[in-house]
Amino acid sequence: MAAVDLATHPGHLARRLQQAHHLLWNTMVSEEITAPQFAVLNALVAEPGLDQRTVGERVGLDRSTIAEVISRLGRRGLLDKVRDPRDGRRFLLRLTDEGLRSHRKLSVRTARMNQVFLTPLSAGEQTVFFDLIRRVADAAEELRNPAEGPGGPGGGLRDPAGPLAAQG
Amino acid sequence: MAAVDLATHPGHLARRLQQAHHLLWNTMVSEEITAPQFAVLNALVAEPGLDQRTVGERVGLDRSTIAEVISRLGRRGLLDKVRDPRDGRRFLLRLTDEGLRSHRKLSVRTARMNQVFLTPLSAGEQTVFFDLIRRVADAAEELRNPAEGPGGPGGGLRDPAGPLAAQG
DNA sequence: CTGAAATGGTCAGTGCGCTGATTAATTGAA
DNA sequence: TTCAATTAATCAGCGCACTGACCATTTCAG
Repeated sequence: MAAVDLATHPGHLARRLQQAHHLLWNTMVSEEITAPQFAVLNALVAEPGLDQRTVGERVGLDRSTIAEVISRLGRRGLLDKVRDPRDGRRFLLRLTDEGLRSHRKLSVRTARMNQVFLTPLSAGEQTVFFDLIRRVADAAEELRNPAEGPGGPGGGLRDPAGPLAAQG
Repeated sequence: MAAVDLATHPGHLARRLQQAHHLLWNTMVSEEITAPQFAVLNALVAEPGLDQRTVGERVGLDRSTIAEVISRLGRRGLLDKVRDPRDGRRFLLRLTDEGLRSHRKLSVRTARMNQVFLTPLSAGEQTVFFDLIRRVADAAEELRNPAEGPGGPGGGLRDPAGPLAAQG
């Protein structure tokens, strides 16, 4: 019996964490607007007139997924898409009045929800919680997306004989 | 500009963490077998002959999702489904030889991947990482699934005027 | 024994999330 | 200036994940 305890698998914990969040979101924030949709609204409040791809970058979604999310928000009348007159490939995105109202309302609820979600942790633990998750996620992203480190180009983790490649 | 910094939103961090994990999984473990599929294989190694619903409980997936995952694993010949002769509603699940081989191979790679994934954290931080995530996820699950606490039935967080309900 | 409730599974519908191929527009080098 | 490379968006295909409705079987109360 070579089975493993999933409770020691970070991937499994990450999935459970997201499920738990999704549950609480549906209960405390909205059953209509999802968390990724709210992230898009939020990005467009911060920077109106962004194009699709950039919004995706801001909220961490790839081009296909962001297209679907935006199309849903458009169908619900929360944002407008207009062709960029200076670059016919782009669509410029902007919240409608209803989109803005929606964002305001959801912001309040989201803040409340985050408080409840983090209730089991002390203030100090919450800080650590954010820090640890962010560090792990950042590191894994850089494995794929090697940034220019202090060692100049090629200083990332792109070692071709490194820990990647699944030929075990 | 009432926009919020997503980096302080646990839900957003949870999603990023899972994305990062997915990326590393594809690179270091398998592009064929997904992490949830591996979790199912693992559950059946630990307890052969489980039924579908119980497997879902073990790995944290609902009835619908577990049905699809199992159907895929069945199509690939990694497990068998047979009707429980003692209860015609159940299917009993059991790994095939190929399923067992697959699980053995993926176990090794998964262990390697977890190590890489957690590289940015010290040993002590890894313990804290697990602990904090588990506590947050457990607490959120109990909001929905109130367990019998030390205070007897009804001692959960089911307060009808409590922090839930999104009527903001 | 019989009919209602509980239980295990399936199906339809919605939404997130990724890759790879394709299309249309722009940019830039020969 | 013209054609190749790049870029923004779309589409097809796969897979996870949830809810709510539905069906078959089992269980249990009367």
